[in-house]
Amino acid sequence: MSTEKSLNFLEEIVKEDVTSGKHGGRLLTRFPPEPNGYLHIGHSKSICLNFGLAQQFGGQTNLRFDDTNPVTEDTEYVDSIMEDIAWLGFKWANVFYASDYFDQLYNFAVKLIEQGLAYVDDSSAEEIAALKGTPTEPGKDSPFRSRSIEENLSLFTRMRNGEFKDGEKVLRAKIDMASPNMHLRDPLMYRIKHAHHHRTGDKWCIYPMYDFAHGQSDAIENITHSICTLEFEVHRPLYEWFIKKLDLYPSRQYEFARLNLNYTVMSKRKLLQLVNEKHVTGWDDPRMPTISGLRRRGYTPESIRAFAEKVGVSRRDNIIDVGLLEFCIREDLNKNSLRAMVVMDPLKLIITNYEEGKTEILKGENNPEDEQSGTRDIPFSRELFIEHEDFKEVAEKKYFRLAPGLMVRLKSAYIIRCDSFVNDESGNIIEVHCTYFPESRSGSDTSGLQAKGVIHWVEANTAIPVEVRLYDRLFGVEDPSSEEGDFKSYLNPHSLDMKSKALGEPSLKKAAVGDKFQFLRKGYFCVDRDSVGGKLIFNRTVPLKDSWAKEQKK
RNA sequence: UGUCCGAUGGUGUAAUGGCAACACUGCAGAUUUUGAUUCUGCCUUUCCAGGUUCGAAUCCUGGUCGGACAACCA
Repeated sequence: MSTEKSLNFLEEIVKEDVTSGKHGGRLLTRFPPEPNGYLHIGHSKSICLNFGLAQQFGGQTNLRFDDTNPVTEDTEYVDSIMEDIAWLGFKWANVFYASDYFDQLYNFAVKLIEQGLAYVDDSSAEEIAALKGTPTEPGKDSPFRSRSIEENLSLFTRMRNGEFKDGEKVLRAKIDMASPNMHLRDPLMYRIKHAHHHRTGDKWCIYPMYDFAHGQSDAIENITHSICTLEFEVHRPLYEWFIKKLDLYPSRQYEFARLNLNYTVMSKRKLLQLVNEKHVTGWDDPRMPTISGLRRRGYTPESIRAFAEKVGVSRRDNIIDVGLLEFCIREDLNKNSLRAMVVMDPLKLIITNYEEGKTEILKGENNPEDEQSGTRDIPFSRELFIEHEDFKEVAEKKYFRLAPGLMVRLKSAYIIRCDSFVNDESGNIIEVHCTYFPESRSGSDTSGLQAKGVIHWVEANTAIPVEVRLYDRLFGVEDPSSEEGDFKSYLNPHSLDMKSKALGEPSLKKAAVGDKFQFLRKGYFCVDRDSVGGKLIFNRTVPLKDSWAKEQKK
């Protein structure tokens, strides 16, 4: 209806708050990852949302590491997270850590104890769970719930001083064991962990729980809009309870539906398993849905941002078709990548009427979508290699590639006609013989001939050997997590297909790690960092759409 | 037999009481020295039942279905 782009529900809330001057017109969001794994495509939605919203409405965004659990967290993850966010193109106003607030958080806890709103519980984890009730049954009070303020204060101090072992005591908020909201049934605030923290070292042996750290961290930073995923919705009453009892800045939490992609998994726990059990080569394996994996695969920040924009924001569960992600990267790379020719499965082709020993230099368009991109030199001679699948002994209907008697155009070169082919002892085709038409040279074609098909090729003497890694979806089913049994049993055994005998045109020699190309008729590829010792290795980012392959499947 | 949240084409997302639309996918065609790109057309949609209203995808009631919540994880 309207020509204006409609706003998603978060944009509407923020716009309303900013224009009404709710926080003095101020807007501050935050992105709060836990440094216990690498960021994935789902996080990129959250990143684009938090940073994008701030950008759009004149605010800022803090990066805050939610590092309240020293046993799972590591600086390796901190570094990768910062790298990924910067790579995506976003700038944070500040980098903070929840651990920056450990002293304040401790004082908040003391304050609640003094108000009679928190107590030290000697129960074991099992005992606490047993008294917690279930979502449909109320819980029961802990026998330690009515300790005096003085005793709680003393015990909590002793917890901090390291007088107790892990698990011996916890600090709990005193709220309501019968609350229909499980999170309000005297939630844990602090637990004892004699563990080394990646930032605070051995200063602490008690660490705040997420619920006791997150909301207050937002409040300490004066975050105006605390945006997170739907599973934290039931935490919001607790978040607000702490803010109210501690009289802190009233940050408000808003929840949106997390991104799900089909044919992959998105939980850090599962991704970590794939890494640890070597189903992939690492967090940045090009098949991983991690940001570092997508980067190595050849995805651009622009394409991921476009994807985040296209999937939209709402509060209902969703599973996005990975085809949309592929559309976004094709759209970007079609406009922006240089073209080159690479033959994956080489088949020798001899042009019998072409002078032996002669080489001529032809011109190839670098990018037909970009007039400024110019041309490159491509050598041509009597001996070439073409794609094995571009030749057939017997042409079927609608087939317009090479077959005896058929003509095709060699891209950027001449039209040729296939005259014969050579088999080896076992019947494999090892050579194709053709005649070329000298007047059909690309750009100055006066032959009047018409070839329906166009195929790519490389010149035999100048082609460079390259390795090409063809990737397919990591899993064979749309939603591995919802299938019976172990999700790993649904891994796609063909998710990586190595073409180690591929040949590339000589212009590729100067390609550097990360450079992106469209290999004509094949797909988009980028140079992998494994390229060493002069041999180039290319990752296939995504294949070109292939309506011929589709036709053949029918 | 709890609380909270949600339900619009195959997948997502709009429409904010007034003609259900956009993108992706799929199908058909045109163009093409990439069976790519581009362009054109087409298929397909408001969970159900009541109610309010001149008028309901939208508001109300009741159902149905789906999701979240019972870690000393975040």
